[in-house]
Amino acid sequence: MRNDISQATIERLPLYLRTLGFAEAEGTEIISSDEFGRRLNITPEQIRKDLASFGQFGKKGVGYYVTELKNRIAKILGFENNWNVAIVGMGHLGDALAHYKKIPELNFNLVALFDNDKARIGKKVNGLEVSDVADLKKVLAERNIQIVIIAVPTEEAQDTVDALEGTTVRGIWNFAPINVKAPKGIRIVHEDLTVGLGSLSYHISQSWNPEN
Amino acid sequence: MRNDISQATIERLPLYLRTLGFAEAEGTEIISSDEFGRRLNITPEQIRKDLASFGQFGKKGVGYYVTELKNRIAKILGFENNWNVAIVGMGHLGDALAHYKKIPELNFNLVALFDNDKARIGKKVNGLEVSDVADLKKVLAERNIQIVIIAVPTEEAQDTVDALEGTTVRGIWNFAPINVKAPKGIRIVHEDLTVGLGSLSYHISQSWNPEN
DNA sequence: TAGATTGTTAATCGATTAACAATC
DNA sequence: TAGATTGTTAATCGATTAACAATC
Repeated sequence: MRNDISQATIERLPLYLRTLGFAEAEGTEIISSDEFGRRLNITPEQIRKDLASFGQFGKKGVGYYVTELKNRIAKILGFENNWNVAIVGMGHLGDALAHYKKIPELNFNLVALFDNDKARIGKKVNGLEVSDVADLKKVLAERNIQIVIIAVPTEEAQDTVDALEGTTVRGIWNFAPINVKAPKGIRIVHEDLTVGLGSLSYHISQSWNPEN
Repeated sequence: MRNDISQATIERLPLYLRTLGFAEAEGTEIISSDEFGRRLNITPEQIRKDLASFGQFGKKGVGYYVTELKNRIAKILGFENNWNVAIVGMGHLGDALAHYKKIPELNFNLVALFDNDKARIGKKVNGLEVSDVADLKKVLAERNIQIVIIAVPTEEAQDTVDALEGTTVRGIWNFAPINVKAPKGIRIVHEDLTVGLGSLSYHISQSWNPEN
């Protein structure tokens, strides 16, 4: 695979995948970049350009075959790897993520949950038993876990991440609102909800002011 | 306020705010763009440029006063408006959001919860009673709600959003993985978790492949 | 004053949009 | 074939980075 793909392009792929899923469910077999763009509020040129950076997926004069394109995007995003996933921190957010349907739908295997609270350890959440975070390294190795979701309190986030050094883990999805530094060789994505909330607040504040 | 602020800049403001909060908690009174950048992995030029688009907040040869800058950014983001917020859909995600500490910390008032499930209506979540979504319009008006968080299943998301037309609501924070269209005059922010998860999967897949 | 650091203008870089030839 | 739509190159736009004068 080429390596000159922009982050902006990568972040649109999940949206494309989702739209193709809806189209497929409706029985649509072929979709043009025009129709595609209409559904997503993205220009057709943008979509064609994004897709073209991975190869030639469409048929000129026809459009894109929905199921085929869907499968190819899923593959590009690495969803065919069937990553094994763990959640650390089984508070309200960890609990919600343990029930998040998109995780299995996108072929991730949720195989471990961790907490440091005796009251939670041993309990089952969505059919999966909560492990003691003291056994983190052991369980990560046993279950060959590549992705860890951080759902611990802010103060514990950096220590939790540090503990992943030298394990099977290759990626971290961080929900703690702090810019934790990942160990070498581990990729981190910060899922900062305050960004969306702040952006929303900013824009609705603006629409109240003078000019608008 | 000027109106030529890029979305990229706006989305960095919550990160700046967070960093200033940590700095303040440590007792740091003044911070330079250099130190600021180091903490966030953002170039100091970027930070100065972002801030400069809202006015002159720093002192040449000195830096930025932490508390003052923090207050000004909070104001720019509209957090001084003390928005009244409701959550629609009290499943696992709605429950997690009802406990999300950043909401009160950023001066949002969570004042209503809604569900359509009789088993949940009337129960208290984090001290707040769950209302029947059938009373949506009534409660929105009574409690003067400006922001609604959508945490309902995908199939119900568009109908829920449509029901907000002509109410006090000015902004929607949508967690349903679908590109719902907002009624006229209502701002919408899509919080799509599959984007972060897809990006993470993509990057760790890449680091396994040929060249890397 | 000398040193440090901002605010701002200019240069560069990258992403989006437009245009169109290729081709189904 | 004629019409439609992709894939790709060129043009434009916008955001980031670099440089430096202003000034604390």
